[in-house]
Amino acid sequence: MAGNNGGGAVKSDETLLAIVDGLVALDGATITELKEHVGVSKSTVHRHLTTLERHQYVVKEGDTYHVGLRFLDLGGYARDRKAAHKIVEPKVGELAEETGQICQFIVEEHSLGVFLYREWAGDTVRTGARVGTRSHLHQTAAGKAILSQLPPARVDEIVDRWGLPGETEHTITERDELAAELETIRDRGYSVDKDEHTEGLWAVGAPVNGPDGGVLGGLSVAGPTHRMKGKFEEEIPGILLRIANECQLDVAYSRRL
Amino acid sequence: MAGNNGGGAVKSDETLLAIVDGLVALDGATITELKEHVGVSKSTVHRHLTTLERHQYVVKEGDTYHVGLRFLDLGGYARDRKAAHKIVEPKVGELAEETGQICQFIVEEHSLGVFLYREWAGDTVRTGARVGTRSHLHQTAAGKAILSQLPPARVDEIVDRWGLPGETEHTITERDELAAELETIRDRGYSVDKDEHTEGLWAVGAPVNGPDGGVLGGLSVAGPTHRMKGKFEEEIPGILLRIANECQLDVAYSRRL
DNA sequence: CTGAGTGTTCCATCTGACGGAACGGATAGT
DNA sequence: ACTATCCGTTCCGTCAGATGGAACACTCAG
Repeated sequence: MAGNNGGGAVKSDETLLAIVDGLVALDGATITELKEHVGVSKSTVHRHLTTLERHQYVVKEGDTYHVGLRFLDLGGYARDRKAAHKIVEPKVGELAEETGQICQFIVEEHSLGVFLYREWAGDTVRTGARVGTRSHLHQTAAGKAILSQLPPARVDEIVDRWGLPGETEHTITERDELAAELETIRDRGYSVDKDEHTEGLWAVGAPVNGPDGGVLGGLSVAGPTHRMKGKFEEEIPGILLRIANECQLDVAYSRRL
Repeated sequence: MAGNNGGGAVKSDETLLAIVDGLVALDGATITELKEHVGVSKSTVHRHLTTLERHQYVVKEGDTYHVGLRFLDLGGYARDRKAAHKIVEPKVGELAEETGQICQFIVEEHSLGVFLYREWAGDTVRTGARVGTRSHLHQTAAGKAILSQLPPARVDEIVDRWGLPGETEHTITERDELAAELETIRDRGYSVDKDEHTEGLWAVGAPVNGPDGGVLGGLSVAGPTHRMKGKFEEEIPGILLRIANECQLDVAYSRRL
């Protein structure tokens, strides 16, 4: 029988991925630890890890296994796959320099937001989630900017898939509240996030639209509340919208070559 | 029988990885294309892709499948796993600013060099291989710097595994030539690469040693021949060695906390 | 309207993934 | 120094389940 784990999936693959998951969750692990985590026999874990190591997806340090840098290679490929992304990259740097805040570029994948680029102003402490991290679109400024450009049916799909989980007390958790917010964003041209993702962090976001109508991703400028006060209403949105627009023009131009 | 594809590996996993490989090699592919590339039946490819997509390792765009950004997430994790790497990151930026050239930080994994960070001086065109890319250690300045710090037995192992393939006419391809070069590097403190990896590109490299004796990785400064002339003998190596040393101190200091 | 491409689903076969037990190697406790 | 107890590793018989092929659905072009 075709193994009823999810309907037409390869069970060996699932244990493989569960092992990789385990390596991250346990921050490196031995075979015995993984055996517990995944719920299979020692020999099975060993066999999968051997396969992964042989293909350089996993590194063995003593008896501890770790996620290997092969993933970085593939991840870099995935990030740069779309030419548009590479065009936006330097713009994130410009944005950071001009605003003096933390700036990010996010795209949608599997109905989630994924950080592609992040840049800090010169002296800012470089902290926070790393590139590749996923977040719910409705919880961030850039994510809401992306949502505002999608057809309502698509937004519904996304909400159906992941719901509207709250992260802080200020996160939007109701469908109609979200719809109203997206309407506001479309009118105003940019999105705003006050403590909706992280308490004490405010952000402004703007969509980057592609030449063919679809939305490429979202740019955002974020900073601690006290640093954003004042600049929040005029200065930052102004710069942000200008750079977002430059991105669109650059992409449209490069497409024409 | 335990499937004799390589001795104690999971065959399903191997086809899974072959499919991922195919997605990169073909720069996105349909099921039929992958079937050819991997050499299995259509339904098998479909089943594996379904599994991968469900776990967000793969994205489906119409009928074409692509490598997903999940890899970027794991790759970022793998890169930042060692605290030392994060300490070196900003130093690469400093190095780029001070030298006005392209700067890289490379570590060794599976006996190959992997780019972890790369930074350009402000106005330089941002081009070249992306982060995560692998290269043979003997072909680059940073790679040779790493090799120079490894015990000879380890160097032999590495050469046994990958050989000494030539990339340009100037690449070192003989074992004893390499040994002599590494000796020179140890004496001088830094390594030099003139057209050994890419024709027209010169580079200087230095090892970054960890507090416990092992080598963490290699820093390098690279630029087109005409921009490196003159600065090559004194100025660049001076800055490079100073920054490499600062890295070691920072790592040693942070370890003590 | 039809034919040649797709992706997708289903099913019987027999491969090969699996767990358990036995082995080897290292480390700690006495 | 000896032994007990952890590891990882190897081996092997069994049956779950991965596989390929055929049938189905769908789209596009002629």
